[in-house]
Order: sequence, then structure tokens, then C-alpha cells
Amino acid sequence: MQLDNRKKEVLHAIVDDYVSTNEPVGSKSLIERHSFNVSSATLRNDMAELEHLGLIEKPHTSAGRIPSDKGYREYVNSLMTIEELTPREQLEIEKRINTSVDEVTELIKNATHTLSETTGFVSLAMSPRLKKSFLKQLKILMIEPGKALVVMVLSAGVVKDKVVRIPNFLNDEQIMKISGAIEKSLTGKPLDEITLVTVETAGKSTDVPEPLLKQVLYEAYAAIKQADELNIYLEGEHRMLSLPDFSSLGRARDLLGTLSDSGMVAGYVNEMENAARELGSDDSYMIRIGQEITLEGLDDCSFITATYNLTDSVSGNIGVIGPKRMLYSKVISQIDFVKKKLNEEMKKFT
Amino acid sequence: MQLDNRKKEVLHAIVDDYVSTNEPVGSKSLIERHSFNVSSATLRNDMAELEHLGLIEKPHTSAGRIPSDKGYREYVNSLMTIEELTPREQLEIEKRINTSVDEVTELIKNATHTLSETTGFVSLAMSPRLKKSFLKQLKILMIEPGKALVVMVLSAGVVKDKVVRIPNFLNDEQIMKISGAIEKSLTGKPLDEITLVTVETAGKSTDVPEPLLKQVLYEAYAAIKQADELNIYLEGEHRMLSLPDFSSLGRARDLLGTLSDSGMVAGYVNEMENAARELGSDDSYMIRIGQEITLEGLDDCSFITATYNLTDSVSGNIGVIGPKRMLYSKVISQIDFVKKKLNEEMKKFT
DNA sequence: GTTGGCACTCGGGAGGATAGAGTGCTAATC
DNA sequence: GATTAGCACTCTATCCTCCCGAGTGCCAAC
Repeated sequence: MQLDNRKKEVLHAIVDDYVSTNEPVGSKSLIERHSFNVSSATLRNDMAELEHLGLIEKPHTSAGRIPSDKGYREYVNSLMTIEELTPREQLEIEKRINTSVDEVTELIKNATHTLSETTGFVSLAMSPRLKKSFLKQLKILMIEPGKALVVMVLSAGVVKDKVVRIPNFLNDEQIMKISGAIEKSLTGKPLDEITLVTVETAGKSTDVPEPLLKQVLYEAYAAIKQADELNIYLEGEHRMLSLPDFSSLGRARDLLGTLSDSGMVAGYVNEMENAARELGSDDSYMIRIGQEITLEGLDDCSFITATYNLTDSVSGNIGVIGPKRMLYSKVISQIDFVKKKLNEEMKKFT
Repeated sequence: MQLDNRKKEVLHAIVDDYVSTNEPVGSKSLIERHSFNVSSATLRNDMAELEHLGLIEKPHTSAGRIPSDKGYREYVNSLMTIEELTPREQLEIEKRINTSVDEVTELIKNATHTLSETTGFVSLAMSPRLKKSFLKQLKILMIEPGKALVVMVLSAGVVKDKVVRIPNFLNDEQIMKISGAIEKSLTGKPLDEITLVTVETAGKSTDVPEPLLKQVLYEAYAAIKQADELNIYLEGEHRMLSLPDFSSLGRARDLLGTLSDSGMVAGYVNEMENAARELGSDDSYMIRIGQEITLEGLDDCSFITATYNLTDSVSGNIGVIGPKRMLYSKVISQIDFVKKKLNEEMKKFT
């Protein structure tokens, strides 16, 4: 994108003004608010050029200009400068996140809540991707005849469990043997290297009769697989209704309708993450603007996520869905700071 | 409420018509749609009377009438007849609920989902009130130095657990002793009869040194108390945006804002439940209409809940929040049927 | 108690005028 | 070649006004 300095400034100014006023910005008001040392006619020429490049657009002939998706993209990539949060804002966030909790899940929920409150938008977090974490313990507890609880302690300091059905006849001792055998042979293995075959092999060393054994092993395997399933936490959907950007009921409905399908959103976040990895992007955050987002109803939104780390190999995402017309520099630094604090707190768990 | 038969019919017809058309209903359209053997002038007199009694009201002078909260109340209490669901509708619900799950929580979430889908409104469920269930097992598993998992199996077929911090020096054996002692002495006790003192007494029989012991006992106690905390599952908030009743963005925002505070909603449901118990109400459902609901922003809503039973003494609520202007007889029978199926499924867990 | 008739009320939609912000273009100027 | 002043034009948003129609309350008659 070849833009001379003034055109960059003009685009910058248009984005800033539009974000703060929610009104299409015209050449005259641009002159009034900013100190361009040229006349409005000159800016009109520049604006015509920017429009030609697809960076800004007119809602209709006699209105001012608003940034297009491409315009926001240019702004985000090259024009804006991210400013640090004030100490006061930092303190506010720290205070909310530093409430002591016993489980990582709680910590993540806290962070999500904080992010929604501080940005005023929808926030979301993915649970850690545990595929790369490994088993530290696996216990099977009999609950009652035919039912047991598989408890797994993972290297990332996470505890998972699942109630499973087991054959009625099995006694405590047999279960102990099986769980001992599994634990012994799978401890230290990353979850994504554990297959049904691995588990079955692990169980062979016991003297529990074949068909009973097999069912328990299968259930243990299922429990392990379930342990690395991803969860998503979404919060603050209702805040979107307060934004002028979604004052049209139709848009608001589409947006919330899509967000209500949390599985779909989770899938999308994953896809973003994977895409970023493939590109080898080393940005500390990912951002999608407007039509770049392939989820229905999010055309007027931007989607910003960052990656938190529970351990070196176990990470997840946390981020925000807000209107395209947002204060990017601010929101990005908010997310970044929350991520930073989250990472710090997570160290305590591992 | 003294109403002659025709006035009852008029009120009934007004509610029906208003529910189905969302337009204030006038005397003339009433005659057209229903076979009253009187003239519109007569109905006008009746309607004036009904208005005088506070059962219906006019949005403005020259509009038809709409039911007031009191009118809906009368309708719900005395006028409507609840019809059974068609076999087809029943099948639809059964199909959704009968997906096999291993935990009660999943079952409840399923039911909530089903209810939101079938009614098209917001559905909610409270987790079972476990105060009256009793401990069947309590195990403490060492996770790593300083951290343990308290696992509780409750009589209602529910498994709860909590990660707790424990003194670093404690070894497996000591923990086993403590958990064995607690289990031995508390098994069979309803959760609401377990106090910190009970737990501490239970722990006395071990030879673990005092200050360490005390901390573990406290954490075990905290885990037990956490086990009977109530959760609420809310679903389908976005559906409200499709209703003409909430086409005003302001109302929609207030509504969703309130619903986003799930703790508050949970508190309110509890309050409803308690009030119903005190009154010794034996209805199979509870209903609050419009202003009867003390939650902010729900003036245009009705709140219907039913009580499901996990065991004789362990119950919870499931229900719907929809517009006042709803097909009560239908929605009530939907809730009732979901509740029935839920109860049936729950038997499998206890 | 019921009915037909009638004057009255009020919201909502259609139509029309107007203001105002903004544009593109042209011709003159730096 | 870039910049500027000037101007005609465009389009929306807003405000009025008008009018229709559904609905009402009331009265006199049945």
C-alpha cells in the first residue's frame, strides 16, 4: 500500500474520528478537529483517493466517509500505535484477576470476566489445549457397582475426571489393578500420543479377565480423550446491545444468535489459532476485522485474541469480540495485559 | 373474582387473541373471531367492566384492550385448560432428552437445551439442591505436594470434587488416614448436617499432628460445603430478540442484562421455590407474571418453573422465561412434560 | 340486559417541505 | 503539479400536516 504521509494521517484521523463519534466524517470536520495545514478541498482529493484504494467508503453520496474493513486493517497493521495502560487501569485489572482460586479453570473464567468488564465487549477464553500435556496420575475410583470415576492429573496442573460405566461384577481390587497398570505405563505420555491401542496394551499386564478388562480400558481411554476436549467461555453478550453499532435489532439478533452456538465460536477460534501458526506469525495477538470473520452475523465486529501459556507446550486463547468501530490500540493493550497477568498467575499452578 | 360466564369468556378470548396477534383486541374483532351471540356493544360493556376490575387495559384511548398482569393471572388460575402435547411433540422432546449421558449434570443441561428449543424462549434449570443428600464416599487424593483432590460421592448419584491446598509435608498415608476417618464418620449424613465441628470431630481419631490435620479438615469441610452450592443453567437468551415483545432495544437490553447475572436469577428462582413451599402450594408448576417478578427488566416476561426430583429429598427447578404474551397452556405442558421425562431419566442415576 | 347509532379520540402512516452536511468538479492560484 | 475557493448538486434526517380507520363511551330505544 503506497500512501504518502498526509494520506496516512487522513486515514488515521478518519478512523479515530469515526471510532469516537460513530458519524461518517467529512472533510470539513476533519479540518476542524485536526491540524492539517491544508484546506478541506485538498483533503477531499485525498479522501477520493483513499476511497479509490478501498480504504474508506461512503454510506451514501452526501455523507462523510467511514473506514472500510481494508481501512481498519491498514490502520491496525501500520498506523496505530499501541499505548500502555495507565497504572490505574493496570491496577484495576490486576485486582480482579488476583483473586485466589484453586483451579486453573476458575482463573480463566476470572480473566474472561475481567476482560469483558474492562473492554465493555464480549470476551471469550478457550480452555488450555491439553494435547501436549502428559499424564501424571490416573486413578479409577469405584462409585457404586457398575459406575466408576476416572480421575486424571495432568502435567499442566489440571485435574480432569469423568464418570464412566463399568461392568457390575468388577470389584475394587480389580479396578485398582487396572488403574495401576494404566498409570504405570502411560505416565509421562502426552495425551495426543495416547490411543486406544496404547491403553489396551497398558492393561495387558493385569490378570483381569478379558471382556471385563476391555470395557474398562475403553472407558479409561474415553475419559482421557475427553480430558483434552476444548471448552470455551463466553461472557458479556448482552453488552453488545448497548452499542450504537448494534442498534438495529436484526444485526443484534444475528450476532447473539451466532454467539449462542459456543461450539461454533470455539471452532472458529481454533481455526484462527491454526492459521496463525501456519503463517508462523509472531504477533502477540491475532485480529480479524469485519468480513474477514467467517462467522455469520459478525460482519460488523472485530475479533481479537491473544495466546496465553499454561506451560511451554500448553496454551489457550483469550480475547474479545467487539464492534469493528472500536479503539483498537486500547483494546489490544487491555487484552495483552490481561494475558500477561494470566500467564503470571498460571505459573503458580504448574 | 366474581365474573359471570360471558365475562370469563370475553377475558379468555382477549388473552387468546392478543397472544396470537400481538395487537390490542377490540370489541368488533372479538365478535368476528368468536361466536358470541351478542353484539359488539354488549361486549364493549363487558370490556369496560373487565377494565374496571383491572383485568384488561388500553394502551391508549382509541386502541383495543390488552390483558393486564392481573388479567393474565386470572386467565392462568381459572380460565385456561392445559392440553396435552400431541404424540409428535412428545416424541420430539423424548428424542432430545434420551441421549445417553453419564452424569446428572449433562442430563440437566440436555433438558434445558430441549426446553429452550421447544418453547423458543429462555430456559433455565437449577442444579439439584443437595443439602438433603448424604455422603456415600469421600476420598482425598494427593495430586502433588501441597495439593489434593477431594472427591465426594453423594447419595443422589452425584459426584463432586474440589482441588484444595494442603500442607506440603503431608504424605499419602496421612492423607489416606484422614480421608478414611472423615468418610467413616460422615457417611450417611445429609450435607446440611455437616458442619466444621462435625468434620473436626471426625478427624480426631487419626494420629496426624494437630495443625496439619486441622488445615486438611478445614479444606475437606470447604469441599463439602461447595458440593451443595447451587448452579444455574440458562440458555437461549438470544431468542428473546426475535420476539416482537422485545423489539424495543431498551427492553431487550434490560432483559438480557439482568439474565447475564446468573447468580441473581438463581437467587430469585430459589426465592420462588421457598415461597411456594411456605404456601404449601401443591401445583406442579410455579408461575410469576410481569410485575410479580421482582427482577429488573422482566416486567414484560413471565417466569414458569417446575420442580424435578432426583431423589425423594433432592430436587431442583427447571423452567422458562418468556414474554407475558405467551401461550401459557402450551408452555406449561411443555415444561411439565420435560420435567416428567427428566424425572424418569434421573431414576437411572440413583 | 341488550342493541344500534353516533360523536369523539388517538396513533400511525403518507406526503411534502426544508435544512444541513457533504460531495465532486472546475477554474484560479501558488 | 499540488492546492485552493467556489459552487451546484445530492441525499438523508427531521419536522409538519393531514387523514384514515379502528376503537371507544354513551345514549336512547328495544
